[in-house]
Formats: sequence, C-alpha cells, structure tokens
Amino acid sequence: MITMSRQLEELGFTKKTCITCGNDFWSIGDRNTCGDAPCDEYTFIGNPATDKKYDLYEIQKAFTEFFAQHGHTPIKRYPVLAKRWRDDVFLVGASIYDFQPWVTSGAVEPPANPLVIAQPSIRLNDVDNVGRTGRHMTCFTMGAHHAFNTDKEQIYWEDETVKYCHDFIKSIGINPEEITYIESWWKGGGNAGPCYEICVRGVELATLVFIKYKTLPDGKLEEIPLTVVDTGYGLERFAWISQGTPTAYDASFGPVIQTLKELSGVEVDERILAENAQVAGMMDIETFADLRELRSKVADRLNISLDDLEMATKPMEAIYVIADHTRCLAFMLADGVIPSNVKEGYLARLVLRRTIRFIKELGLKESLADIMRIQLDFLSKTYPEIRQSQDHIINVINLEDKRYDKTVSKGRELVKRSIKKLRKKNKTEMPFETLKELYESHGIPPETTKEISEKMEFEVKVPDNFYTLVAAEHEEEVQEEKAEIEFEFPATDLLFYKNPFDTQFEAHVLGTYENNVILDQTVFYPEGGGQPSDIGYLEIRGEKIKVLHAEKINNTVLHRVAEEDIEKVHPYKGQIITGQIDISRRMALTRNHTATHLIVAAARKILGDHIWQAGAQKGVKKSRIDLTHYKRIEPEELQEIELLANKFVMENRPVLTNWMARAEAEKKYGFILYQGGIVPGMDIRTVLVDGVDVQACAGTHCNQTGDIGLIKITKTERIQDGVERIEFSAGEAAIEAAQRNDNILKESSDVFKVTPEQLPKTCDRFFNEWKSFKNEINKLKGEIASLKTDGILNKTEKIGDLVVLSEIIDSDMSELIKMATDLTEKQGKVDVVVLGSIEGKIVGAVSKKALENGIKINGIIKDSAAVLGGGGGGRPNLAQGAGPKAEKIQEALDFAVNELKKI
RNA sequence: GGGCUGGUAGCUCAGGUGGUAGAGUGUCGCCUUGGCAUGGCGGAGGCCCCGGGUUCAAAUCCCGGCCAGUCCA
Repeated sequence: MITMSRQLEELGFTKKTCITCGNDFWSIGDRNTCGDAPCDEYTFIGNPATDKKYDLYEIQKAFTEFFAQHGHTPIKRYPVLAKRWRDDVFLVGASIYDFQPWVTSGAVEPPANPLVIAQPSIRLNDVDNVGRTGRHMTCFTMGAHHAFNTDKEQIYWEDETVKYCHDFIKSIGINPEEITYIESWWKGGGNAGPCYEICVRGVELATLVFIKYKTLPDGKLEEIPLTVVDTGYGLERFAWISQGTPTAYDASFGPVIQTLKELSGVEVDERILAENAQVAGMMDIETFADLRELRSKVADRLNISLDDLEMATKPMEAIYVIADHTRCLAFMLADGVIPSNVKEGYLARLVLRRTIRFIKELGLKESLADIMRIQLDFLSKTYPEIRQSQDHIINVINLEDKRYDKTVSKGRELVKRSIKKLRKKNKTEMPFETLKELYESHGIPPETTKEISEKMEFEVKVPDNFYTLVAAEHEEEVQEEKAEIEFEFPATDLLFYKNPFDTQFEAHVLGTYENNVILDQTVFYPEGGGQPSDIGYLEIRGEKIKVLHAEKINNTVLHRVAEEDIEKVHPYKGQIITGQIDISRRMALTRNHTATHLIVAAARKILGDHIWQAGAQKGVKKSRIDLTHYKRIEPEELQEIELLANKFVMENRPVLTNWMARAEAEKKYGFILYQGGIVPGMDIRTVLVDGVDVQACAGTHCNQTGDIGLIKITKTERIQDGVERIEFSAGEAAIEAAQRNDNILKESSDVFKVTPEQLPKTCDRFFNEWKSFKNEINKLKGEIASLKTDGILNKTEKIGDLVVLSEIIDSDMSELIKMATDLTEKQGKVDVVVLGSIEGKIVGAVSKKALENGIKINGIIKDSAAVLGGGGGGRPNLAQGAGPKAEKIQEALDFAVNELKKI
C-alpha cells in the first residue's frame, strides 16, 4: 500500500516486520521490534535520547526554526475554539483542524505553503487517564509542517516529508539508528491516506500522514485533487524524551508541578513514577479495567502492595491532573470558550469541575483561581496573549467555582433526602434508577452518592460500568442529509452590492424553477446571514407579480411567487422584466442589520472581549442577537450597552463594505470577522464600521451609522447557559417600542390615577394593602363563621347517638368550610354537619366520634352534590361539592340527612 | 440540539390518588433569668413562578411560557 520507501532506502533504512505485533516498519541496522510500545519498553526515562535537554518552549522553538530554515513559513497558533472558523467540531484536536474545511477542500488559499505551526490541541476522550499513565494529556502541542498540493502546484510529498522529519529528529541529537518508521494507514474526518508513525525508544513521537483519498459513504476511496501533507509531532513527547523525566508532565510543565508540590507538601517518589510510566507505556489504556491492570503490574514490579502503590501515587496523580487541566482550561477560556451546560462550554465545565475535585482531593487550601494564576504565569511566558485574558479567566473561574460549590452542597442534601425517602419505603439499598437520576439530573457522581451513603450507613452499589450503562440509554442522533438541488442556472448578478440603494431594476428572465423566477440580475436581497429576504414586485407588460420571498441556492437567486402567478412568467422567458422591492421593508432590515453590529461592538466594550455573537435574526420590527457571556447581563450593563450603541449612531460613522481575499482579511482583522457566522467563499465581504467593528457579512447596511436612527433594547433572555439573547428595535420600530413602553406605563398609572413617576411606590403600597386586606378578610371570615355557627347550634337533631346539623347559610365555600370544621373540630359540639349555600355549594364535616362510627362524609357529599347536578368529594372528615341547580339545595341537604339515617 | 429535575413562608425544604397549605430555621411578643446561653408558650409572615385549559373544585392534572440546575452529543 505504501510506495514511499525510496527516501528511507536512501537514508539507509530497510523494511522489516515486527516479531511482536506483525507491523511493517523501517529502521537502520538489525532490530526485530517496531520500536513502539508495547513491543518496546521506554528506554529514555533517566536516560535522555537527545544531546541536550529541551523544555517545551525550547523544543517548540527548535521545531519551528528548523522548518522555517527549510522553506516553511511559520504560522501563529489558531484558537483552540474551532467554532471561530468551522461549525462541525468544538475544539481543535490537531493542527490540520486549522485548515479544514476551507483550505483542505481547495476553496481557500492556505495562509502559506508549505507552512509550519505549533498548535495547542485539546482531546478529552482520554481525560480519565490523565495523570495516571504519565503520557496522556487533555492538551498537547502539535508541531506540524503542512504542504497543500494541487494540480497546478506541487509543493512536496512523501520523500521530502520523510527527509524533513528525519533531519529534524537528527538535528536535536537523536541517533538515527534509534528511529523506526512504522507503516500504517490513516483515516479520519472523511479522508484517508498512508502514514508513518515515527518511534524512538518505545515512544511514538510523530505521525506523517499523506491525505490523498476521500472516503465515500460506501467505504470506497476516491482520489482527491488537493492532497495534503499532514504531519503531527507531539512536542511534549519530544521534551519528555529529551529530559528523560519520569512523566511527560514533568517535562512539559515542570515549574507548575514544582509549585504544586511545594503548596501541597507532597513528596514524590520518582522511582514509582518512572516505573508507572514505564509500564503504562507498554499498555494501551482505554478502560478502567486496564487501569487496574496497570496498577497491579506496577505494584508487582516495585514489589509493593496495591494499596501502598495507590497511597503513594494518588497525590502525585492529582498534581499532574491539576497541572494538565489548568493548562487546558487556560487555552479554552483565553480563546473564548464560555463554560456552560452545552457544547464546548460543557467540555470546559467538565474539565473545570474535575480540576476542583482534584484540588480538594489533594487537600490544597488554594482556590482554583489561585492555582490558575500559577499556570497563567507559566504559560504566558510562551503565550503572551493569554496574559491579556487573565482577568476574564479568573472572573469566570471564580464564578464557576461558586456554582460548583452550590451544586455539590445541594447535591449532598439531595442524596441525604433520597436516602431518608428510601428508608421510609423500607428499602435497604439504593436502586440503580435513583443513583442514575442523582447523576443525570443533578450532577452528583455515583462516587459522591456512595460516600455520603456510607456515612449514613445505607447501602449503595455502584456498578463498575456505571457510566457505560448511563450512556447506553442515550440514543444516537440521526443526522438528516440534505438533498442538493441541481440547477443549470448561472449565478445571479447581485445589484444591491453595487448600488445598495436601488429599488428598481431590469433583468432578463432566465427561467423558472418550481414557484421561483430566475433572473440574470436582481436587487432582491435573498434571505441569508440572519437577514430576511426582500419582497416586492416583478412587472412585465403591465402585469404585476408579487415576489413573496427570495433565497439564494449556490449563487443563484430564486424569486418565489404565488403558485398561480408562475404561469404568467413562462411566456416571457428571455425577455426583459422590471422589478421593484418594498423599500421601507428593506430600509428597516438594513437599519436593524447595521444596528446589530453596533450592539455587538458595544457589548464587547462594556462586558469584555469574551463576548462573541452566537447567532442573530434581523426583522423589520425587532431583531435579536445571541451573545456568549458567562453570567446574566445586569440591567445597568444593558443600559450602558444601549447608550453606547446609540452613541455610535450619533457619531454618524461611515460603514464601509469591501470584498477581500479570505486569507488577507483574516490576516488583517483576525477571526473576529466571523462574529456573524462562518461565511463560505474564496473572497469575503467585510463590513467595517469605522473604529467600532468589522465583520464578514453579506447583508445590507446603512452608509452611515446615523441612518439607523434610534436603537432601543427591549429584552434580554438566557437562551442557554453561557448565551444571552438581546432583543432590540432600530429606526421607526425603536420609536414604536419606546412608545409601547410609554403606553404601558400610562395605562398602568391611569389605573391608580397617579403619574408614572409615582407608579412603583403606588404598586408597592397597593400590593401590600391587598395582602393585609386579604389576611384581614380571612380573619373576619373566621369570626363570622363562628358567629354564624352560634346562631344555628340550636338546630341540631339526633340521629342515633350522633348530633347532626344541616342548614342553608348565606356564605361562600371558604366560610362554609370554616363553619363546618369549627363545629366538628374546634367546638366539637356537633358530630355531623352538612351546610349548603344559596349558590349551590355544599360542605360536610364529621367529628372524630362520627368517623369512628364509620361515617364517611365524602361519599355522602358526592351523592348530595349529584342532586345539584354537579359533583363533589373530599376526605372522610371533610368534603365539599357544588352543582348548577342551586335551587335544589334543600333537597340536597335532606338527601344527606337521609343517607345518615340509613347508617 | 436532545433528555431529565426543580420553582410552596425571609432561608432550607416537606406535602400534593385534585378536596382545610405544613415543618425546621429566622423574625416579633410573652414567660423562665441579675444578665447571657438555653428552654417554654404565642403571633406575624404564602399571587404554592406566570398564562391558558379540564373540573363542582387546581398549589396538585394537561398545554404553553419564564427562571434555575444537570446529563449527553
């Protein structure tokens, strides 16, 4: 399968087969194992493989410089938040993610070719192994040199790649005889190609991938026109192998680990660590069971018990986890991930909460923010941009810390209550369902539940595969594939870009598609970028045809008309037609669109640079934008945003649109361009509000901000944790919105006959008075009830040995109830009472004595109420009912008394 | 994007097969005391998140909304 052997042969390598795993590999001289774990053990721990020690920063520098000297252009790292330029993944997991899909699909020129980059990458699938294996990290630095080859321009391919790789490894003093190249096949992200895994002394240092195929749905491969050299060098591992430290963590962020050791007072047993890493290197750790196996193997080799090993390793592991996770978090938060319960925000919260748990486990007094400062001090030496976000990061962390604390303490109470409830039901063990609900609905990990239960001496069994069991119940999402519509129509010329304020135009009719008219050019803005389409008319030979909607498919604009109108267009194919848009609608949408940009810019100024647009919908009357923010926007902040946006309007700044090459625009403005969403195309249209904001945006915009008129924010809403929605109106609609508020105020204050200024105080007074009146009335009703009961006490009769009373009273239900309970409970002078009202309500109550005699009033009342044509019921001692036939109330009471006599 | 919880007194929460809204704590008053801690008794304090619907009757059931929490992709 692999054809790239020539270069290796030239370098003196020969092909062999590993006697352990059977993989083909290349090496210099004699050897019979492939050089990768588990076939080979680590042989660099305590015995570095390079001629000097490199820390992570130094190896990164050496790597970049080497490739820069060999014709590669160094590229700055991309944000780890992949959402900035693509919407199919959350986080950057490899350097190639930076160039997908635009560059790799050929839609956009690469920023340089060939290029070299050191890209911080985040992979959370092995998060449980971090700290334990010595090599797993949530965040690592992928050094990479990439070449993008097209028919027109062939940069380089396999031979050159191998040579570069080989020379680089040699350049840092690794003996070529220790290098092995394992032949393999790589696939992922819909692509595939041959690859080499480069191993030295038992550790895989790099992978060289040659992407040349697309994988089709049926599994077959198709050659692609743009082939990619996709290399990945694990720079942490290079640092590790050059230092020979027990773990990759020590080599990568040693200073942070050192500080954590000092703070926690943990004494690290290097021998155990080294042994642990050594054994871990030989295992493919994927599950918890693997991890247990790892532990027992290490214990065996060190000749200590499993318990002793755990005692010795746990604190060290916690330190490693904390150091690793804070680094990961620093990148995530600095690059704009807002912790939340969804999407990438959830991943950030996951890592954040894990970190807190390990800080607690380690017994550190310092808060997460304290620890994070240590990490930031270390990290910002290499990444100064992270220092810029320090305040924001600390803010977010402190807030999240508090939230987690609340969740945990609430959770603990909840577990205790659950156990109490289970005990009430005479359960002796917690059902799996409860355990699961505590986790899924309340975020309490089963370990925590178990710990609390043990203190309460209640049994909880946590299945080994708890998380698997929980996950198994989640159905997989089925993704719908959109069928692509085939067109033979050319791209429509979009006149609104050339002459933004034209309202009329002439165009040739090219044809129709379903209910849509296709023209060679148009001023109709097709729905897109959150801006609704224009509407208006097409006119030909005096016939007016309403355009209901316009949309763009590929580059063709479809003008949708009513079904009965489409026929009218057919005869005019090829002829000239005139069109006119609804200009007041267009202007309103335009104002709203420009206003959207201003509000986002204002929000960034007021709330911070972490604010990012997460979606928007413009409208004629109102528009909305969704912004990432880690807490609710305070009312005062909202007013500041509103004021600032309006200041931008008053400053009447010019709004400049410009078509630019994507790469050039990105270089000039950065990813902030994609606030409004990712836009396709080689060239993108930039909308610049001078000195305020710039976005890649295809929408229509005012010439000057002053054209917007007024911007009025009307509402905020938390649409998701971490995402705040702002609703607003612009132009005329903003005036209307303000007037609506005035009307509400006026109507409300008119009710109280006060001025709007007095409204809050008046409302407060009325509400309080209403409450005290209500209480007063209740009290009085009670008194009236007892007075009324006095008046009817002489109307009792005896049925058997029970004192029975039935009477029609002019009272409402609550009063009847008060009277009835008064007679049977408080005073206890009557055993059975049935009271009716002239409105057709009926209430019955019985004393304890009557109850003991087996009288259940609810049944009697139910039947009596039936006499009234209604229903009723209640408890054995008190019941009520009613019916529409109020005139029959006496009959109903008699019925009740008769029922009693029967018993 | 999907799922699951929850919203009841100032606070923490019970309750709820539809039928008199509860506890603990806090608060106020009285008693016990030289004073405090404590203890005892009594009182005040509820749009049972909001809006519809079903019903003789909804805090409870149904639908919609708002707010909060949480799991998953």
